[in-house]
Amino acid sequence: MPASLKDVAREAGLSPAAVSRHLNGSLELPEETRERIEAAVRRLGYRPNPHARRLSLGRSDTITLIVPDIANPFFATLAATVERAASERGMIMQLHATSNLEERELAVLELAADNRSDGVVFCTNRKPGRDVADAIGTLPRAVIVDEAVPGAQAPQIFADNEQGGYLAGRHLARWGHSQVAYLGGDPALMSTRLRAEGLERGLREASGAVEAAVHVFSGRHDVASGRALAAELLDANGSETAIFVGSDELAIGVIETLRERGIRIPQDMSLVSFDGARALHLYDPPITVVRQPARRLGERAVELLLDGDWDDRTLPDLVEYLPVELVERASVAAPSTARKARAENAYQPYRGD
Amino acid sequence: MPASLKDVAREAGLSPAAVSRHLNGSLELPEETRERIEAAVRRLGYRPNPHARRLSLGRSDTITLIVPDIANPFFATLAATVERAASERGMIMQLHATSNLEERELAVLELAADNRSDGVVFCTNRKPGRDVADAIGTLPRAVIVDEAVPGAQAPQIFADNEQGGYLAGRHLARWGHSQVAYLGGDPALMSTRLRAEGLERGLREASGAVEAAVHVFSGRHDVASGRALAAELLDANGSETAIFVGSDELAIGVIETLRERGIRIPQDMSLVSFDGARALHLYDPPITVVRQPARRLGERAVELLLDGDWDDRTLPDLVEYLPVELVERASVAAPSTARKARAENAYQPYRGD
DNA sequence: GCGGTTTACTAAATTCGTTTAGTAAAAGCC
DNA sequence: GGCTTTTACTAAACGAATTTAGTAAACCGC
Repeated sequence: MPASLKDVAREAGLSPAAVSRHLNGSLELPEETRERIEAAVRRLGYRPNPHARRLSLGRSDTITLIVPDIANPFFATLAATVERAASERGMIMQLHATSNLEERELAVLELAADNRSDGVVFCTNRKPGRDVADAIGTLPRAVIVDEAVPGAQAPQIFADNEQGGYLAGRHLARWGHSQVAYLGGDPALMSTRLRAEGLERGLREASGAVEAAVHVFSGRHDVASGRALAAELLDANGSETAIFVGSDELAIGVIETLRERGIRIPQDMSLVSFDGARALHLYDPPITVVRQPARRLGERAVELLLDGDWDDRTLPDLVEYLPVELVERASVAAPSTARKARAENAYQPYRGD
Repeated sequence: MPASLKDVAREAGLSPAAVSRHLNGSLELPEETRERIEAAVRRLGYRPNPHARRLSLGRSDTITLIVPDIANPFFATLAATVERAASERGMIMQLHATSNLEERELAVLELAADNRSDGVVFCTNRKPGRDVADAIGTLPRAVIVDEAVPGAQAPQIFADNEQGGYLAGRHLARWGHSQVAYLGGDPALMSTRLRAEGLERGLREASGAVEAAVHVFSGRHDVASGRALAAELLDANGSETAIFVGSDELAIGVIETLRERGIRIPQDMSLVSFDGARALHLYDPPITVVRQPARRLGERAVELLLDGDWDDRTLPDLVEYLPVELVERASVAAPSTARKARAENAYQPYRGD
């Protein structure tokens, strides 16, 4: 139904080639002819068929974003910036959720390859296997964001996880904490390892202690896992006086569980989150957080994808760490009474919401 | 580089037509031939080129979601459900943000048309003009979600805004409020009108009063607007004792501003939000909310798009209201001391975060 | 007025899968 | 054995734009 190039050509009394080349700027035409083409385009309301273009050109003017969960505010923020960067360049964003399933990750990477996507931004919260790394490496242009994919031939852009852990650790140590739990994703994940290491370094440096105790609890990055890990931590009855959580999603589950058990933040347990995509400043108490540069991660990924020098053989080895920032709020306090209070409150469930 | 149908056909010693038809199930072939095809497909790792399919078939196996802002948790949740519903049916989701700009809305609708999108889900927070309504009406399959587009020939799916307003109004009236402000989007918007009406009805019915005072303040659905509207309301020095906000985004700005001015929730001002995509139960205080069925809206939209009877001429007139739910928390209290407290606190800015 | 260059285009191939209309050969039937 | 039917396919058109290799005509220089 819509007008095709051929229709425009007929209307203008020219060949389709001339019209195409003029429209793409690969042919200089005299004023009069140009006007004939433009008039025909206007008269017929011609718009090029993108499927025909894509078939012919072998590219799709599309960027593909792959994330575990779209509703997660961190990834939603990432999606918003990727979409904006893409649309500014006249490209479309396709968005896929993997639910952190390897099977879905592979399927979606394959789709991106089939679709000749002009750029793939890949995020996962799992430790992906060889298959995924290979699938990413095979893509002509892919950038890994947020979590490492070991062995993948693609540039990687992360928040500075070690520094984030360090900032949290230093902050906690200054308040007198030395026994801190890290609740995060899979222990094999780069983010888990780096944050725990940074946490330990911060704790050590700020306290002057030789060793700092960091107990790592591992799950997934969602609310349910936050609840489960908090329960696990609490039931273990350890000596932790502070929790460092790997994402706002986890933090929600942790806060819920602490409340249910009548454990007050920060009096009985201090809490620092790593993420900051949510409005943690309005929480009760306002939650101290190591803020990830979600927007910058997205922008940088698209920048690299579309403006990077992909002929440069060293590009796939690129690793960038974007700076994080500690936002101090009210969820950290001195640990003095923590254990005692916790013991006292143990069987007095919180009566609030 | 990747194998094409032709390659497979050559490898199997057949014509491309035979292979295509076998792969699509439109040709019965003897066992032996079938196996030859399948072996060739496996050997070459053949995957059909989606651009060629789309050009040939004139459809894209794509559903297009258009929202004002992807990072807004309500739309992010919607996007997550649309993506899931789409991918379950083997389709891809394209996601576009309009920033509530008519120009972007039109551009993106045009893109969806050009791309022969198999279904468009359109959301806006503006009152769109004729152009947008026409652009939507021209699409073969489009569903409008969340906010009405007057005059558009397309089925529309909403949260039950009037009922939501009613629930909020009744709740507030039962706590003794009669002067309530509604802070929301454009007053010409269906949602604004219906919620304000419902609010008034709830206030009236529950209080037995003949008239209830609902003062409407209008802006956009974002944090900045929440701050501005709250300031406007407060500076007007009216007699409102409660605020009903049209979205969690607005609520954030409102809470921030109330805090800055030392106005306590709920002692000095009660607050009810309409949305519930955010973790309002962890806020200080936990915020009472009329919860929108974000997931159901998305699922229903895709359902209609892909399983609806689009030959039915009455489909574009379909309007559905999905049920909302009042979640009572701690941000509503009796208004008794509100005005007095507010006057007292007027020049004692909040000293927290 | 002839060779060379420039201008203004165009024919036809290419991208790849789908589909319609059909054909050659085998099988079935009397 | 000849006619019809079935089986097992295939040729060619189609979707719509891009692009390479080219041509016809005009113009230039001498």
